[in-house]
Amino acid sequence: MISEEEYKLKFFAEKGFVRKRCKVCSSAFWTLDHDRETCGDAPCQEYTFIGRALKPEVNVPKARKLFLDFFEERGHRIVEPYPVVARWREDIFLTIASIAVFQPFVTDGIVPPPANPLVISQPCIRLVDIDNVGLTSGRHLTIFEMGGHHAFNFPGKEVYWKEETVKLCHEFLIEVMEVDEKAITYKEGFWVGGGNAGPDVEVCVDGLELATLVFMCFKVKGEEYVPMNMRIVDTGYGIERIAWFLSGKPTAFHVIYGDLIDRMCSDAGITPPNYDLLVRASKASALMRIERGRTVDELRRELSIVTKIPLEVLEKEIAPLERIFALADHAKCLAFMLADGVVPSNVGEGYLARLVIRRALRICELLRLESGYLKKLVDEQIRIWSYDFPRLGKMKDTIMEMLELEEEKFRATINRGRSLVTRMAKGLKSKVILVDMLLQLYDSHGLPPEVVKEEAEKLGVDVQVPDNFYGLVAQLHQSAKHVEEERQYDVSGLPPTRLLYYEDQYMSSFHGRVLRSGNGYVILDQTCFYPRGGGQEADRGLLIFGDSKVRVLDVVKIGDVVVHVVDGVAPQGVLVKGELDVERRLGLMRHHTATHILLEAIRRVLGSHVWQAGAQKLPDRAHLDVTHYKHLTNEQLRMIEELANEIVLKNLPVKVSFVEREKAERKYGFEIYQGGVVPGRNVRIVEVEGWNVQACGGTHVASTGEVGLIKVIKVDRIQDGVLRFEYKVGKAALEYARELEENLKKIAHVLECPVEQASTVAGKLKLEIKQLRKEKEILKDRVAEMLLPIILDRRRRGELVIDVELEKVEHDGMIALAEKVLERTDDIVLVVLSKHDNKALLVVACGSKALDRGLEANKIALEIAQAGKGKAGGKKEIAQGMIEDLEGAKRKIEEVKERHR
RNA sequence: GGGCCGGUAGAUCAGCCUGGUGGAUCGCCCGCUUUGCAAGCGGGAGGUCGCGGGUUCAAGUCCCGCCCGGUCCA
Repeated sequence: MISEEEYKLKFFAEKGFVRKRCKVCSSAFWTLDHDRETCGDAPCQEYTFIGRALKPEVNVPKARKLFLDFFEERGHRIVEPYPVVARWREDIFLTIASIAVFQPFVTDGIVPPPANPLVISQPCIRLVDIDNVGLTSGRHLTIFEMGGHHAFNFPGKEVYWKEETVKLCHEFLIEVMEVDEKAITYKEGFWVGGGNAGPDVEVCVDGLELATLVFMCFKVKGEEYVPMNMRIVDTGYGIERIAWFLSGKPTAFHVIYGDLIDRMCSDAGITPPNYDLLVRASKASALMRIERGRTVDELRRELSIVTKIPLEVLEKEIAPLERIFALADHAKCLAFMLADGVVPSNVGEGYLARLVIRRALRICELLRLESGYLKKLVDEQIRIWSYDFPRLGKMKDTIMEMLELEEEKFRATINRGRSLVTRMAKGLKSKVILVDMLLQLYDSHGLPPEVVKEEAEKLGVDVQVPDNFYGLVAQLHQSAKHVEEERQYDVSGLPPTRLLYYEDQYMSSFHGRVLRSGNGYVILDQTCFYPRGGGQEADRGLLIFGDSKVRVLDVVKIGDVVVHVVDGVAPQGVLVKGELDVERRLGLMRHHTATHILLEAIRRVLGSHVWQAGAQKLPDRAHLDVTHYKHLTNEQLRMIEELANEIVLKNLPVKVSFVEREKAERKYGFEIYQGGVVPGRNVRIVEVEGWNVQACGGTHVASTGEVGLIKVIKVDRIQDGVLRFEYKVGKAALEYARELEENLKKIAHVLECPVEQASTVAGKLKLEIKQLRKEKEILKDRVAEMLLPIILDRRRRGELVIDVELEKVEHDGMIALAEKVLERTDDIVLVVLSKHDNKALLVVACGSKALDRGLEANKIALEIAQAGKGKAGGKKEIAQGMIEDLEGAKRKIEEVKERHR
C-alpha cells in the first residue's frame, strides 16, 4: 500500500544507513550496522540495555525534562499537558496519544495549533493493553507519558517533514541519550489512529521501541484514506521507556515507581527475586509474543524455555512481582482518571474506570492484601505525581471516597454472586454448571465466569467456560436492538438558512421565502423556529401564506439547513409569515437557562467531578443527568436548590457571543463542553455572568430573573454513577406547587384533619390498623375456642356432618376454626358458613377418617355452592367458596347432613 | 435508552413453575441446664409478602402498570 520510496530519506543515504529485512518478523528497517539481522524491536530480540545504566540517575521527571528541553532548544514551544479524559472530542473517551490533544479541530485545519512546531509530554491512557501490563517488564502500561513533537505543515507553509524529524530523533538519541548510533534501527511501518493515518518509522534501540515517528497525511473516513491538505509530523516518544533505557533498571516499574515496588512487596509479604534472576527473566520478557491473545500460562511456559529458568521458579518468584507491577500501574492510572473527573459507573468512561478498579481489586485479593489497600496505593500515587501534576492533589478527598464506595460495591456484588453460585450449585443434579447458567450469572448479576469457576470448584462442581463466552453475551442482546429511522429531507443545493433565533432570541414572528417545499415539509431562506438540538425541543407555530396556513409540527436542522415539518404544503417561491407558539418557546428558554444555572449549583455543592451526562428541556419541565458517585442527601439537595434560586433572584445577565474555539477553551476550560462538544471554528458561548459559561446552541432568556422559581421535583439514580435531576421552572413550577397542594388537601380531607397534621394522623392510623389486626387474631381464636366444645358435643351425639354459621368472618378465620376442630377429631366433616352483607363465605373441611368414609371437602363445597348460586373449590381435606343464595345453600347442607347421618 | 434478575420477620433467603391457613436459618426475648462464660434444650415475640390495578369463589403465587435495588448491553 505504501511505496518503499516513502522511507528513502536523504538523511539515511548521507549517514550511510542500509535497508534490511528482519529475519524474525521480515519487516523492513534501516541501520548503520551492516551485520544486523533483526529489526531491533520486541519480540524479535531481547532487551539488551538492562543493567547497562547509561545514566543511572534518570527517572521519569528527568527523562521528561531531557526530552522537552532538547526540542525546546531546537525551536519547539512547550505546551502544557491536557487531561487524560478527552473532553474536547466525542469519538474517544481517553487521551490515547499526544496528537489526540489536537484532533480533530487542529488536524482538520479548523483551529490553528497553539504553537508550531510544538512539544508536549502528555499523560495517556490505553486500556487495550491492560492484560499485558506486568508481563513485559514495563513495555506495556495502562498509563504513560507520550512525548510528542509536532509540526503542522499547511499548504505552502512548510515547517518540517520527514528529513528533519528523523534527524532530530537521531540527534536526541546520540547527543542526549548517548546511544551508540549503530544500535539504532528505523523500522518502516504504517500508522492509523484517532481518525488519521500515515507512514511511520519506529525507532528501536536494544530491543526497545523508544519512539514512533508518524508522517500523518490521510484522514480516515470509513474504509477510505483521504489525503489531507495539511501534513502533520506526529511523533510519540515513550518517556517511561527513555527513563527505563537510560537507568538500566531491571524493569520500567523500578524506574517509574522507585522504592514503592519494594514497599508493596513487603506489604504483600513477597520476597523480591534476586537481582540476577529478575534481570534474566526481564531481558527475555521482550521475546514474549503477547499479541495473539494467548494465555498467561502459555507465555510463562515459553519464558521458562527461553530463559531456562524452571517454571516453578518463575511462578513462585516472578509471577507475584508481575502482579505488584500491574497493581502499581493501575493505581497510577486511577489517580489520573479520577482526578480528571471520571466517576465510576456502568456507562461511558465511568465504566472504564470501574474496569480498572475491579481489576486492581482482584489483584489485591490474589496478593491477599488487606481491604482498603488500593485506596492507600492511589493515595500514594497522588503524593508521587502531584508534584508534576498538581490537579491530582485537588481531587484527593473525592477520589478516596469514590474508591471506598467502589470497593464496598465490588465486595457486595461478589458476595451476592458467591451465595448465588453456591445455591445454584447445590440444586444441580449433575456436577456441572451449564453455559446458560454462566450467561445468566454474568448478564443479570455481573459475575464474571472466572469468579463462578473459582467458587463452584470449591464445591466440586465443574465449570466449562466457552471460548466465545463474551460473544454469547453479545448474542443475548442482539435481538433487542432496533434502530429508529428518521425521515430524511433533501436539502442539496440549498444555501444555509439564516438563523433568526440567534439574532434575536425573543423574535416570535418573521417573514421568509419558501425555497423548497414538499408534502409535509417547508424550507425557508430564514427562520426563527428553533430546530431540535442540544436537548432543547423544537418550536411549534404557524406558517401563513395568503389565506391559508400550515402548522409547524417539528423542526430539524440538516447540515446548515432548517427544515420545518408541517401538516400541509406551501407553494414554492411564496412569501410566508412565520408565527411562533410564544408560550411554548418561552417555557423552553426558561428551562434551558435554568439547566445552566442548576448544573453550576450542583457542581459547586457536589464537586468538580460532576459533569453533565445528558439533558432534556421541554416547555413545562426539564431533566439534567450528571455524574456523581452516590445518592444526594436532603441537605445537599436543599443547598443546590437554594443556590440556583439565589442566582435567579440576583437577576444576572445571560450573555451570548461567538468566540474562537481555542480562545474559549483557554479562557474557560473544557468545562464549556458540558453539553457535548459543538462543531465549528467559532463556538457559541452562553454565559450566565459571574456564574457559568457553556458552549451551547440553545435559546436562552436575557437575564436569570426571567426563569422564575426553579423547583427540583425529583432526583433519581438512573444508572450507577449518574443522577437525574427533574425540575420545573416559572409557571410550570407554580402549576406543580398547586398540584401538590391539591393532593395534600385531598389527603387531609380524607383524614378529616388539618393539612399540617395529615402525616401524624396517617401514622396513627397505621399503628391502629396494626393493633386491630392483632386484636382480630385474638378474637378469631376466642370464637374458635368457644365453638369447639359445642361442635365436639354435637359429634358425640352422632352428627357426622356439622354445620356452623358465623357472621362477617373471612376465609382465614373459618379455616382456623376447622383446623382446631380437626386437631381434636379426624372423623368429622365441618361445614362453616359466614354471612356477609351481600354474600356468604363457605368452608368445608374433612378429617382423615371422614375421607376414609369416601367424603371429600371440595366435592361437598362445590355441591353446596352450586345450590347457593355460588362457586367453590379446594382440596379434598379443605375447600372454600362463596355463596349468593344462602337459603338454597342451607337446604343443600341439610340434604348433605341427612345423606351422611 | 433497551434487556435480564431481585424486593417475603431485625438479617440471609425458601415458598411462586402447578393459586387453596405464610416458612427455615441466624439474631432478639423468656425459661431450664451450668460456679460463670460459650454452648445445649424448651418456649415466645416479630410479616399491610415493595405499591396500585386486573383475573378468580380464592392471589405472596397468574396478568398489567408503577416504585426501589442489582446487573449487562448501547
